[in-house]
Amino acid sequence: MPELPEVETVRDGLQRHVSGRTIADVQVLHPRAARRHLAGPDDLAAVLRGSTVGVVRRRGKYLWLPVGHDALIAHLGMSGQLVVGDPGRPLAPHVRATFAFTDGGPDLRFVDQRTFGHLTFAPGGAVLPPALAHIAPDPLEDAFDDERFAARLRLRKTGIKRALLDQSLISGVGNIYADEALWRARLHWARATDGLRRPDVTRLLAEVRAVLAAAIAAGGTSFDSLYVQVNGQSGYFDRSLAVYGREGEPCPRCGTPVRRDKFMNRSSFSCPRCQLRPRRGRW
DNA sequence: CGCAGGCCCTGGTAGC
DNA sequence: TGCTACCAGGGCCTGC
Repeated sequence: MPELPEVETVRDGLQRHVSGRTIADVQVLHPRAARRHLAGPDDLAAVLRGSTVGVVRRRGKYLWLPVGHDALIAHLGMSGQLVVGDPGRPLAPHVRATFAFTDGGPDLRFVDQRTFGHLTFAPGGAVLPPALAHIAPDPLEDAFDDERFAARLRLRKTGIKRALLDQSLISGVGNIYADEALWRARLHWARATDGLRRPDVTRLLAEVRAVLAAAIAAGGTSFDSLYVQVNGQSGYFDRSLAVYGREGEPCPRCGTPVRRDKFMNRSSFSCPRCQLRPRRGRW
């Protein structure tokens, strides 16, 4: 699933293959792809036509392609892909939008099986789209403030994993990297945020950054064909996962079988020995 | 206002 | 074999 490392890998690919090129035509093939663009798919295509893509940017799991003072926002949701290729290739299933360029070179296609992803136009959004103002800086940005994060965490009345997944508190972390960072920091997902000590928070942030950086270096995590880079290739960080998706397999640190809990209508993987369940946890 | 839960969506798979 | 139920889960929205 695309979390920060996967989105960053896509951003890098777009920067190398799309930045500096001028959009000749946009086809929106599925209305859900443009559902956040209130003026509709035709308007989205119209405002982008003739625009030249600037330096591709990212905050958390959001991407945006600056066009003049404005921007095209893209979110991959659960299964979104942005792939670049020969314009003559056949249209794959689940292609939701296509972008052709004036140079006649490789085109850009937005593919999204589960349609949780979307594209929208952000007027005046070249630097930071106003629609993303509620998204907190991600922990790899200079703008991320560790002290502020620790202070806000202390005020929360919830569990640490729920807080890690809250994009208004810290962005870019999804279910996979939340589980991996918590395992690395030896923290149980239900630990109360207001009960964490500052060293716990410092350690957790360090592990969040470490696991995100390692995953970026590996080109992201791919369990199946649902996440690919812009060239269609898979990342290989799934080989480095310690607990996520590994129920019953030995914890790489102590050998105890990894357990799976139901949480927030999804799964949480942890080591029952390295990550002791708190007596008074929150979730 | 903070927090928790529902909903959106599709394809693969487990189970009967 | 063919059906149903369930699973993956990010972010917006609603309601308590």
